[in-house]
Amino acid sequence: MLEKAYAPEAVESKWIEAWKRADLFHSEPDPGGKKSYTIVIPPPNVTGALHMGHALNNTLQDVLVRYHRLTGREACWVPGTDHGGIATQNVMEKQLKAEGVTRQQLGRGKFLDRMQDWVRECKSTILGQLTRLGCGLDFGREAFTMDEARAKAVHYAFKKFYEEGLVYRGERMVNWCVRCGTALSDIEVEFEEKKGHLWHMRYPLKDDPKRFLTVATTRPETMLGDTAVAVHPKDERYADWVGKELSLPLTGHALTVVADEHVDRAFGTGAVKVTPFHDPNDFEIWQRHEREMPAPRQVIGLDGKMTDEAGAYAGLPREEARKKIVADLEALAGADGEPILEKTEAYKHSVGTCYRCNQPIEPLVSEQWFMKMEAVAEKAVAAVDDGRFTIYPESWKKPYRDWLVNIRDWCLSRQIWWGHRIPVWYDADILADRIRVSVEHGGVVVKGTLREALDAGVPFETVRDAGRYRYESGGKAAGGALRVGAEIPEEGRWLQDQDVLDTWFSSALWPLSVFGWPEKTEDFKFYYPTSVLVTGYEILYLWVARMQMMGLHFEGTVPFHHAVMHGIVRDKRGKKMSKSLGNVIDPLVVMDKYGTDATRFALASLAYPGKDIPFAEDSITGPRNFANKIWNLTRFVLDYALKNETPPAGGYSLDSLDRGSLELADRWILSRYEETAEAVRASMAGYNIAAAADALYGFLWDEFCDWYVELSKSGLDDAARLPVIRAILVQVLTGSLKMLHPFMPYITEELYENLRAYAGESADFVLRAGAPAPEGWKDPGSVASMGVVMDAVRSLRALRAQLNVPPALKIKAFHSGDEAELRALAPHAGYVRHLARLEALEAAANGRPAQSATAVSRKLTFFVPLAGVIDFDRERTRLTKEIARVAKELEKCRKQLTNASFLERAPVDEVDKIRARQDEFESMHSSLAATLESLGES
RNA sequence: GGGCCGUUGGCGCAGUGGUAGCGCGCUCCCUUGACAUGGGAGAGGUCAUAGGUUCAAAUCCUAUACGGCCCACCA
Repeated sequence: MLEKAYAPEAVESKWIEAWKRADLFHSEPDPGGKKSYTIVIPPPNVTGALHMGHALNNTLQDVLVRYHRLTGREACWVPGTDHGGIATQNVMEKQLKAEGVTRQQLGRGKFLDRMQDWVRECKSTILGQLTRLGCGLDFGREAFTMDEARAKAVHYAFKKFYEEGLVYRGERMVNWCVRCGTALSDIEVEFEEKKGHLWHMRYPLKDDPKRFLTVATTRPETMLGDTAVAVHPKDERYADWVGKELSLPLTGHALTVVADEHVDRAFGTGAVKVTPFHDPNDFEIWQRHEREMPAPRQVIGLDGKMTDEAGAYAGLPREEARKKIVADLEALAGADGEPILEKTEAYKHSVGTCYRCNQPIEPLVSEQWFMKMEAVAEKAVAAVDDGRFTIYPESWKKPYRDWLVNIRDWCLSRQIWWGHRIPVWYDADILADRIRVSVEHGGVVVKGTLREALDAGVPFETVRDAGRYRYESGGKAAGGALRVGAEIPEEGRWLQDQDVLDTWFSSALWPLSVFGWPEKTEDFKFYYPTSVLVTGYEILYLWVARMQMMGLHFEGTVPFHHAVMHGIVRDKRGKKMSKSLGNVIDPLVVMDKYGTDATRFALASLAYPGKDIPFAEDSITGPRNFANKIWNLTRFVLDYALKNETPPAGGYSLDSLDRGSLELADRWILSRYEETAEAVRASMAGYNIAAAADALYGFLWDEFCDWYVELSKSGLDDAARLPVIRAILVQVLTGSLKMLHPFMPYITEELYENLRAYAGESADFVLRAGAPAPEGWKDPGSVASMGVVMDAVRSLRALRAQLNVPPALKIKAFHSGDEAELRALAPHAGYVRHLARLEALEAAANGRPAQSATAVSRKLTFFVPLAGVIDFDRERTRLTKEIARVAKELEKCRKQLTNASFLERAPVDEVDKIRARQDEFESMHSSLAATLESLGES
């Protein structure tokens, strides 16, 4: 016996255990057998617990995996986690800060040990949460982006790229995050509109200090590094200034006026200051005009403080320096006695910020590892163009393609400790003068070149282990000075690059590396390329594009055929969930309160392709109620229809039924069941998971429960009907539960266990039972006929409700109207009696009985004698309103049918449809009008 | 500056050419023998605006307005 209400907790833990014991989600390569269906999880970062976005992402994947397993594919869903680079290191640094320690104080080795502990803890939290969410992951395949197997793939890829000349080291302008202390790639910078100021400054001409060139800046602190002022080559206003020397206010540094196409003549004065080392565009201008201007100066350091080059401002944090410089400028007058600071405007502009810590990015020149992307990106463009790779929904294709076409080189190195250390070793003997170290030896910190450190007696091992050295090439590395890809070079004094790789580099290899690549393992051969990747659109470029490029470059195949991009889980008002807004919903809390199945169903049914998901607690009450609904539906079938009798051998099967002798309702529900299955299949094939969920919800609740189950009740005492009803209830319910299983795995598993013997099945799990076989039988006529019955019932119920007939009061009804429709309805009069709670339904032999109300439905009229109950004023109002409605519809039909071009050009079917509709409305209208008239007389 | 998406009842959303739907909320009635996490009946929308195509437009086209996102990046 099932409980009266569905209580998720016990059911969930029961099946979590059972699935685990049976290793239900395990997959083995089955070459030549079942076709693989593979998904690799977007590995969550080991930064903490999972949020609603993860719940959505993994629900969608689990729906797909379970669905395809049900349909007979060898489904494999690979679990894993991502080391998460900067994000994770930041989490640890916060922890350390709370303890009053910095990572530098701890040292690289100990810091990494701490990280490993944290990772272990975090992984188990995450995997536990995924388990709780019901995810059918093949847990034996758990991977981590920084474990040994993945490291192998990373080293292989890096080395290969290096050998192919795609990976190189160079000194370039990069996006530097002062807070995180590392370079970032271009896509890791987020631009935010911020309110700031535009300061207009006058730079005097050196030979004639009373003449000025006015330039504007949003970052006055960079002026200390100015080496030029640029004007447009065709700008006549400044034609005679080009080549002249200016003098930088505050410091007196010399600047040259250069002509460069980049300058927008229409902006401001048309003259722009040039700070080569602190602005990407200025850097480019410098490269084009290097010979024409003084040597660039780096005035802001990697620590965000002004360098020694900043003279009087050295040592100040950049923000402080800005304030001081503005103040100093304000106090400064030119040779003409007018202020140097011409004006200050409020100005809105976009500021690049770090996607991990949200602090302003500092463009700085630094030496980093880069990857050339153009050739690799071309392969990805080709794959999306020729259909080897498809993005769902398709609207993401264009942005994806555009990004690839305009791709720029990828800055691979990060100046953090947590990550895959770059697999490059430098020959210390050769580069001793260019490797700078900062190493503690005998309580003294030795700073200088490696040679100096070795001369001072610091053992080489100490330098290597300390890991705080820096290779400064100042140009190209000499041949033989560096080795790539080897774990530990076999001889010599080798120092590994101190930087780590962008976390996305190992992520990019994920679909390859989880199957043992670069080895051509059995797993790899069977599961790769994977079927589909499901992820949020916010990492389309960061991750999806890069995986495509890696897969295509190394294996010549796409790593996944389809990518499903889902939206972001937001709050009900469309705001992104964030701790600072306090609108975060914790999936665990929700699952505890409403059940996992309800949570999953809510997410799945809200996830229309490509749309963000507005989510609030009340999004889950519907699905929670739905779970309870199917629970009680099953309870009805078991306790009332089957009376908990011992199941017959083979169960109640549909095969034993003679389709020809089925009643209308039977044929109708079987047809609708079949149509629902078709709708689910179609929706799933197009990754419209929400639509599939909707179809099941509507079928089970609005059709099966509200109509078929209600009708079945009257047949349960009929010995002839009982076996038929039982078979249909059991089979339609069991099949529906199977279809629902990918969405609500726990409750369907529990209910299936209770039903399976009656269904003639013995599988221990739904997934092993397989999808319901298509009936291949439908009776479209039954759907139409059932519509007539349903409308009749609805009209009678409406009459009862609107005239306040007590629900318990059994009433009599007489029908009249169109002969053909009456004949059609006659065999199903019992349905109407039952559902409209009539004690009798008879022909109205003598027209409208006195003291009766009237219900019309299509071409049928029902008279309900209600002497003593009826309120005729109320009835008149009701009829008048109904007549008005019908008249309006009738008018619409008339209009169309008197429209010559409609009759001429519309398809015949359409015209016939309108004619039939007109017929119906005419019949309703005359019947209603007649009743109203006779009421008026009485 | 370029691109994409959206604008449908109070709220959140489906619906891609033929009588406007769903969930929540709201009103009224009902402890009817699965379920009150339920049942029944309702109210509520000129489908952002203006043109156009078509026999027929929420649906296709064009423009506009508003909202959101992405990319580029503006000194």
